[in-house]
Amino acid sequence: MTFDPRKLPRHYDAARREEHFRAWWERAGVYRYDPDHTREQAFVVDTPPPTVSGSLHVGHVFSYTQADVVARYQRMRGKHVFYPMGWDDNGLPTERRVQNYFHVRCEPGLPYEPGLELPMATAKTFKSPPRAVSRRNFIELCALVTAEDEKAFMQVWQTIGLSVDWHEEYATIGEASRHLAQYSFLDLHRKGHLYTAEAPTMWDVDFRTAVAQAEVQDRPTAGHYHDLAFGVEGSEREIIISTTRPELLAACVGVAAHPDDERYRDLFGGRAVTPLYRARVPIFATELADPEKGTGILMVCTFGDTTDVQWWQEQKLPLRQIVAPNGRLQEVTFGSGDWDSADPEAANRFYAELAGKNLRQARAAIVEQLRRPDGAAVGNQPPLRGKPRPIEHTVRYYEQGDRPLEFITTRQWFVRLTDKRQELIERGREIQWHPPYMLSRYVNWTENLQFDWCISRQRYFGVPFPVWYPLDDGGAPDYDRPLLADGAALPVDPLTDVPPGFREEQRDQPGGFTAEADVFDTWFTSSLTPEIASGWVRNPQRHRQLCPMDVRPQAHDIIRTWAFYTIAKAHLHFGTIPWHHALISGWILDPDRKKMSKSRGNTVTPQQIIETHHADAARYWSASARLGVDTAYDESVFKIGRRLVTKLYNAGKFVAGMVAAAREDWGGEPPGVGMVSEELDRGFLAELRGLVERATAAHDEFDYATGLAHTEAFFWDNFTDAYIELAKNRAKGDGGVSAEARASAVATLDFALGMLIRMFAPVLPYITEELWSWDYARRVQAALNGAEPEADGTLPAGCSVHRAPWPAAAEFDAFRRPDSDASFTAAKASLAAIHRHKTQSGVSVARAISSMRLAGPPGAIRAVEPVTGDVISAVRAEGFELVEDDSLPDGQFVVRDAEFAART
RNA sequence: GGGCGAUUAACUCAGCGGUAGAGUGCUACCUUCACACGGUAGAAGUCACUGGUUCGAUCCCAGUAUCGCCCA
Repeated sequence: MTFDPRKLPRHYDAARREEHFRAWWERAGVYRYDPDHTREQAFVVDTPPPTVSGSLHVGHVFSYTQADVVARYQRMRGKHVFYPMGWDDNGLPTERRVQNYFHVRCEPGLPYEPGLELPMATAKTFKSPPRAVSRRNFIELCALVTAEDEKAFMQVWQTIGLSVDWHEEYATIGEASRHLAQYSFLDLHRKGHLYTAEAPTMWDVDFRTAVAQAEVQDRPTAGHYHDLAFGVEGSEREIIISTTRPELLAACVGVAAHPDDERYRDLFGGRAVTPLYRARVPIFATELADPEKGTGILMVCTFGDTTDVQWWQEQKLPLRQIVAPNGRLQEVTFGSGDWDSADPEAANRFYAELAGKNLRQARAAIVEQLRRPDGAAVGNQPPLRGKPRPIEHTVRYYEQGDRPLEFITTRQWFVRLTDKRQELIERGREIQWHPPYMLSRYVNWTENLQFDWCISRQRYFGVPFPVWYPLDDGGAPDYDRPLLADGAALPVDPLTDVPPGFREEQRDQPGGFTAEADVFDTWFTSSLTPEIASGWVRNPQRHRQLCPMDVRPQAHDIIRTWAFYTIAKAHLHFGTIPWHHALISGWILDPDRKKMSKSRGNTVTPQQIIETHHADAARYWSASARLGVDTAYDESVFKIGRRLVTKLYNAGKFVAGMVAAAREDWGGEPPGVGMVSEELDRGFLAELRGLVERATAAHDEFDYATGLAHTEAFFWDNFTDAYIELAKNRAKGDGGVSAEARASAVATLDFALGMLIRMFAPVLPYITEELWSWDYARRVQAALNGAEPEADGTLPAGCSVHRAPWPAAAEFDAFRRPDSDASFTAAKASLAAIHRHKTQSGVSVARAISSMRLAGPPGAIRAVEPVTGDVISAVRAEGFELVEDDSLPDGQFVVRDAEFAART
């Protein structure tokens, strides 16, 4: 079966052909991971598992394509590429989506309803309260929705042409992930990196869960300074304290100022008296107080912010927790326990008006109380002085939350990290970051780590802790002696599984056990993507073969989360780095240079792009941006990509036509490197060799953008605009050229196009596969022993351009160097000069010339002499003379005395 | 307040111690035989600003401004 280029369609139908090749790649297994390799022969990618409940936008296409270009290059370099795909489906975003999708609410106490099927919520159903479902039903609904979301993501990835091996797919809520996350917990516990404690933890009052530092977002928020008069014990003196949170007054456990602050120096060591509650609290000095801020003296509450936590610990202050996990003020009794008051009766009277209110209501109520003279700590002036002054300050929010975070003391599990900052920074330095300055983001974050990693989440859809607690005879849990699951039994669900040595009947019975109801922070699982993909515990041999991995591609916004936690996990489990290179992609910004986000309504979906521009053009756009650089979204870049695809198709069609015609004349023989003899061809190939060296060097540094830029520039300037124009008539055998000269041109065209196709392949997998499939793939197939096409003509995977070797400089060893290094450049410059002259004369570049003289400096004339025949042929000159002219600058040709032939 | 990055043509971006680059857009011309989903050419810049180093700075250094991100 021979290939007939004349039957090729006039225009490349990208949509149809992309679909065709996508199906073939999958069917033939072009991207299947071949595990038969040493570690050195592998190239291992730790792919970011996208949050499937989130929406896909162009930024995803951008960064995932960049990683794919790297993977494709390595595959062509002969590496066994391990390129899995994961889905991050556990966690809050999914819960939230499911709640809205079905308009449900999880009620853990409810019994499981087998076979529960719910319709998608409508505007109508939203008018009634959400349907309550059991935890198990809720999780089933989550699984249902994520399965659907994963399909949508997978379709986009396949369309865009990610060379992922879809047999290596995983989900962070999947069985293997749950197994490994729980195993990770047991391993960290065994190594002493875990502890559980009742400690002040950042808490979202709406989601009613603890959150970690990495999930906190500072947001500028409007607030008010309230000036409150505190008393000083044993004197009539007043201290005015400015606070943005008067509602926390009942939680005040101390007063602090800077040690050098003359205004308050004499008070240190004494006690202040709070208004309303008349609690006597210590006054102490701290370097952390800012004399410039407010009145320079502040109240310490349990807890308003991080520094409160720090002072509370340092000064061993009592705990007065007034904010309950639901964000309302809880009942407390002044005059009992740690609740000091000089006048408990009045204190309790004031507080009773606040108890049960949410923080916002409590603030309004307490401000009213503070306006009453009977609330004064000393004297009979109202404690609130002046009007509250509006200010704008930054307040901590959970990144998904709507109300500020509170510090609430609850029992949580933590991974001890704050004592390992230096080790973790050292690990970060062992990794090569691309671009290098991204390391400082990591170091910056790690240095500023304030808390150990809180990994407990009081949520439903997640990986459960493999933990139970024994109950004493009174039915109280003993948190200090947790019952851990047996490693061989993982994954477990402590709500239905029983700890070793216990029976189900003992659940929640005195002397029995109770389950840990929390689930892991999703990052606790996501930080194990290398280990989930490698199969760490279940397949240690494969794990050793793949880890540490080669690259972690990701965006810069999750350096503090995904990158940080992954590095921490590898450090704690193995004492190694998780990967050798971190490839940090930039963001896509909207044309106003703002981050694209759903809430701004400025997102563009990948589907829109692919439908309009097709995959190769979208990939071109992604690959033309360097790593780490934020790029403004600009449709015109897609057009450039599409133009390149078109040009490749047309050039490919031309070369295929030349090759096919020649092969017919040669009895079917393909062109070979031994046929190259002409000076122009050898000069051009010498240039091409330079390109291969430059592009390879760039790709070796993960600088695919530079590799592409070099290849693209060469393709337009040297190949299509110059070499093809100069050699086309010779390749056709026109004008009585010798068979050798023709063969030389055909072989050069064939060889060069084959190289360019391969160099474009990582970026433009579809159009390159198209061109490759016409003739090159068949020659590969002929060379593959016994590999026959399938009945439907499908070629084996090895015939794909994506399995072809990346061009090597050594491939040029078959060619003799050109006699002059300048001959190709001179031919190119001559052609440009004559084209310029034609254009400026207002005639078509196709117009024949009856006579002309080409003037140039002597060096250029000497260089162009051996290739004049090709120049004359390309410009259709009948009479042609070379003229030396010393006055012309280096390498510059000028057309003189041109006479155009009559139009035919 | 600390850290990191950016600032180059109307736009999107390369570049680099030695005459300032590409593409898009714009303008003109060209039906060409691989390509009108195209080609050839042209116009277009105080390389943010101020100093310094240097024979020479868009590039290196210091500072300023603006923008963005991270952190407090």
